[in-house]
Amino acid sequence: MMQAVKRACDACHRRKAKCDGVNPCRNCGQARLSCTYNAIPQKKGPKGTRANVISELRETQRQMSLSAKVQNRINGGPCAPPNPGLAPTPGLLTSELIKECIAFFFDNLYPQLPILDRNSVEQQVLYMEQNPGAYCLLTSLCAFVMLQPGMNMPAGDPYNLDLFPGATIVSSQLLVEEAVKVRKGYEYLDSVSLNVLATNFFLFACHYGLESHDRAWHYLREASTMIHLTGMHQEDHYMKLESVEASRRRRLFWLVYATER
DNA sequence: TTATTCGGAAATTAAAAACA
DNA sequence: GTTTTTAATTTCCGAATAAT
Repeated sequence: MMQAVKRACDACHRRKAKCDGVNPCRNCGQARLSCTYNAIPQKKGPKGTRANVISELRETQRQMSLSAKVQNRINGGPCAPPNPGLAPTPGLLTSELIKECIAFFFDNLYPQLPILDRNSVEQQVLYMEQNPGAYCLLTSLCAFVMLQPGMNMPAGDPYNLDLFPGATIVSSQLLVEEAVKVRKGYEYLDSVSLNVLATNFFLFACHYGLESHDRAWHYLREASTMIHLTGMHQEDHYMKLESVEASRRRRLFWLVYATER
């Protein structure tokens, strides 16, 4: 940009036009206006105590974090969601939390639940903000992992929540609520993917672990119904799939089937 | 085609915070 | 004390719109 003049005349200021700063200026001359410099400039810079937009944003983000929500709930504080819509809550599912939960799942739980592919899950982390299916899967997966014995609050928790024995359970509850909320915001029944079925299974397992048996069976039955509607109980369903996807679906089918019995 | 308007990017400035 | 960070304000580019 060309060097700005120290002060634009009143008319140029009003017209948002470049002023040459002399009196009369070129614009006023051309427009046959009287060129004045009467406006009193405002004082620039922060007012009073340092204005703190960034600090407010930081505080808001901090309050959005899972640890802060857990702390609030443990203290019996207000837990009205600051984001009442059905969009993902910004800052709730941190990359640190996801990383630790994925690692825990594949290190400890995968042998019993070989329904996910690690590469695929890690890929989905990259675009979960744009893809509600991926977001719900990761949220419910984290909720499930947080309920497991041996799993602790994620690193970077500023509230020392490890000292509260129930913190992981509260975290799991909050994550389940988040997954269910975001799910309401999109038509997950339109395309019954592996993500959708796995999300159902994790929601089932979380509710079961949280002693909410009716809801748990609801999610399992829903998964079972989706499996039947998509024909996953018939062998030819797997013909048109590539082998990795087919084997994951087969395992998921048998897992849901066996759990229901 | 020319003139005018105006959204908003970039520059400028100054107060507060951080640092030595 | 000086430097850095932050935010309020100003200038004016350039796209959209209106007038001729």
